Amino acid sequence: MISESISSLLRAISQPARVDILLALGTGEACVCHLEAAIGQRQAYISQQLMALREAGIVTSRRDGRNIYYQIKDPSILDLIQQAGKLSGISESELAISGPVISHGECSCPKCAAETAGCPDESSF
Amino acid sequence: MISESISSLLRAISQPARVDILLALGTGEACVCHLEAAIGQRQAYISQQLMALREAGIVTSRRDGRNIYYQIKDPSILDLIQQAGKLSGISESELAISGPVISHGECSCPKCAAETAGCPDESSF
DNA sequence: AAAATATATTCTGTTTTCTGAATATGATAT
DNA sequence: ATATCATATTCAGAAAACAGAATATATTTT
Repeated sequence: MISESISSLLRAISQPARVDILLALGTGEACVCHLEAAIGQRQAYISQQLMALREAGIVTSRRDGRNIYYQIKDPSILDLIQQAGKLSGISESELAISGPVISHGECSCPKCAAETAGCPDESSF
Repeated sequence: MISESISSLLRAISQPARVDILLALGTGEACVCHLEAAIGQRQAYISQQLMALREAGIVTSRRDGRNIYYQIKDPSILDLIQQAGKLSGISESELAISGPVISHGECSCPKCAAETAGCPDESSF
């Protein structure tokens, strides 16, 4: 059924935490610890939501060392969210996609940054 | 909260019956009895879903005689659905928006058509 | 005013989803 | 091999959403 598959995709992102995660991922990729800091939720909770997004085929993950990096599979889902934002009266500026600007293999979240002490853009936190 | 309002909009349409209703409405307007025939669900059920859509601010209604005509408030929600369709691998042709072509005040659903016996486009059913 | 029609609302049991705690796994460092 | 770190999974109770039945309301017709 057509409407069934559409609604199940929508249901997969019809939850604040998952929208937050997708916006935080943006067009980049991020490890769970980054998301933990970015959206201010417990690790287990984020992991759960990531699992839901993974099962819905919305994100993919790759492992690098002990970190697992998540990424949005089809970025047009960000447009979908943006459009949903417009429809619910949110200005485009408010709805900035704050994709993590991570230069492959390193996470810029507070936790990771503390370990990689002295990295160039440390001040951006 | 931004993600809260986005997700609640999405949640409002994250249900097969509601997607069906919105696609059936399309850019036109339709009475409940039309929807009843169009998506093949009981009246009370459709009414319930319409209530949800109304509460979410997605559709508006106007009364004309004993019929109540529903209409999508902002048609760009159809684009949203279309995009969700694409994302879940549904071709555009499959996802035709079959908006009811109703020429103001009369309903072309089987029920209504039976009463307005002899109407021009009766054969289209 | 009574009957009929179109639609809305309320209630209730059932299923789904959320939330949080506890624990498990897999990788690296020591 | 042990410890530690990052992340995943499982489980259980609470909350929310659904689905269906029954019933109410508003409008028109008679």
